[in-house]
Amino acid sequence: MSQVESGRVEPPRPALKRRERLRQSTVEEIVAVGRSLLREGRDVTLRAVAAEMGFTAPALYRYVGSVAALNELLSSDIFAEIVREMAAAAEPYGEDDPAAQMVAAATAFRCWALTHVDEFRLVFHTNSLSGEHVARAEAGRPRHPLAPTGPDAAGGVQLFADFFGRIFIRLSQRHPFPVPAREELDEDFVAVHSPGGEGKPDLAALLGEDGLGLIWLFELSWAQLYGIVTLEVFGHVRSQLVRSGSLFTAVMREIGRRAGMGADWERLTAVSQEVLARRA
Amino acid sequence: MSQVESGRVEPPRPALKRRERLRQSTVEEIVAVGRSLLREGRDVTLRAVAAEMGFTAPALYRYVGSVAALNELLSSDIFAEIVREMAAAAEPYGEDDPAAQMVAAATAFRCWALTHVDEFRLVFHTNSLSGEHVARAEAGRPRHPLAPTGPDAAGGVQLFADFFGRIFIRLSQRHPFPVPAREELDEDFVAVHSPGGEGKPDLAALLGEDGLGLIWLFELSWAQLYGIVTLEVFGHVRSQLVRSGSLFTAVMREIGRRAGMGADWERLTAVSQEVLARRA
DNA sequence: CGGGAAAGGTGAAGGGTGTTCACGACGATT
DNA sequence: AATCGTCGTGAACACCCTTCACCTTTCCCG
Repeated sequence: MSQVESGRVEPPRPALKRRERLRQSTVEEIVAVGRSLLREGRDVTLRAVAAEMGFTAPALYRYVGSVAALNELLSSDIFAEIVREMAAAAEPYGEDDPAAQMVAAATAFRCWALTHVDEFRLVFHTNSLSGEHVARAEAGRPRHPLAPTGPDAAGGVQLFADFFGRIFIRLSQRHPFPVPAREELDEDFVAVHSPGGEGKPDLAALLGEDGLGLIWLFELSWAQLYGIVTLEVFGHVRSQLVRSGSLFTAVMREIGRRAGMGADWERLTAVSQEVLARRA
Repeated sequence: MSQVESGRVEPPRPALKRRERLRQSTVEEIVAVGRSLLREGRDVTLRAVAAEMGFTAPALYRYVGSVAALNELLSSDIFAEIVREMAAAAEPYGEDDPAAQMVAAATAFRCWALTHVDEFRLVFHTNSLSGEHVARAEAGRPRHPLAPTGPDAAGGVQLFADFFGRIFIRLSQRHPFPVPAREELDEDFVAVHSPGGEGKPDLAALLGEDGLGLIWLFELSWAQLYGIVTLEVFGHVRSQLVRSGSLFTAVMREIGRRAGMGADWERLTAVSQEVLARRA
């Protein structure tokens, strides 16, 4: 806590920190302004952000590096907000009612998405969250000398997956439900989630015998939730009237049935509507 | 057919037609060039298209009106291609095997989407296919004097829905499967598809007693198909390895089970792989 | 057939965008 | 107090969409 008890030779001088802090807060303001522009439906352009903050476009390059990086920042911020929102919706039902938490979070997610179309698009409509695309784009380009080499911006969806994943695991522990056995699973899927694969093999091992099947069901559920929400948000479904929830409810019910929530679905429907009511 | 038997006073003179035809073919070339740019991953900009065709950007305004209109044109063209591709995949199985046709078409759709990401995004990632957004955008703007007032560009997804819908209806006629009764359906959904609603009420009536339930199942199926494909295409799923089909297969199986295809799913799996093989 | 009208193309221009760069101004470090 | 790094600026480049005045080519019709 103090400057003394640190064993390092470089005690964090408050003076040096000050610059650092100012810089940080400027970045935060940039993100905030960007989000506010997004919310108002205006284009998020470097010049617009700069103007809103009272200075000119090139100045932003001291903080951001490129418009792509700005989007990355915005994306992270938005992800954080979604997760925060979902957590708030799930919290009242307590850790020992994961089914209710799941339904509440999913409902909040859909609701947020429908009321924040532009933000949702920015986050989910950009393909390749893993930055492959970005890497390719920045490969040829000469790096801007001013570009900050921030180690952040990684993940983003990760927060998201983790949040749902945690609830899902608790759910399976409280009320175990049938999951496909390892032999039933697609071999490619098994390969990905095995030691040496890319997909958090530690997690699969940590979950024990049924780990793989559980992860499989989780991904399937996420696919369906994402699918229905995207469909509703981008309007590829018959207008706002159907958007009033029946499709979403049906998909949720199917997900819920698979995860053993079929029994008290009536109660869970009530939960979903509570979340909606609380938001309005 | 001839210039004489027409009761109108304006017989379509071949001379007058010539201009018309040249114009038409120029528009077609514009679309073709746009698509080729899209395929190559280059930005589809008016200048790029014009340059590719050997003239300058303003010239395009004699044909297109705006870059948004160009996108609309491209979108229609792409939709047509997707439907063509799906029809080709479904054709071999014959009209009297709608289950196979359905699976074949869905497989082809997914496959096309995965290999034409940019085109897919242009078509499906643009929200509000119904042009509400476009209308709003063009409301304030002063119409360009040169903008052609073409009556086309309407629909596009319509082709898509119709194609799948037809198969779906044939399917239900050949091997009827249980659909939700009118009383089980969400009231908003019923309202939309009733006379006076917006969603083709004639269709619902035409399908008879179970029409509403059938349409409902159709929309649910489409939602899930769209969802899984979008998820795979935009990469919000664990990398290309999982992209190798297991999630898609699982979703398809679920859709199939609901539509009474559970019995001979093994055969249908083979159909799906035939389609894939034929493409490769 | 020849003159007028329409269509189709051009260059210049206006208002955007992202991005780079040379230059000052200002605060912090020594 | 002198120096050095940080931050912001204005000018500039390259690209974008769009409009306009103009000019050429083509067509239509008297």
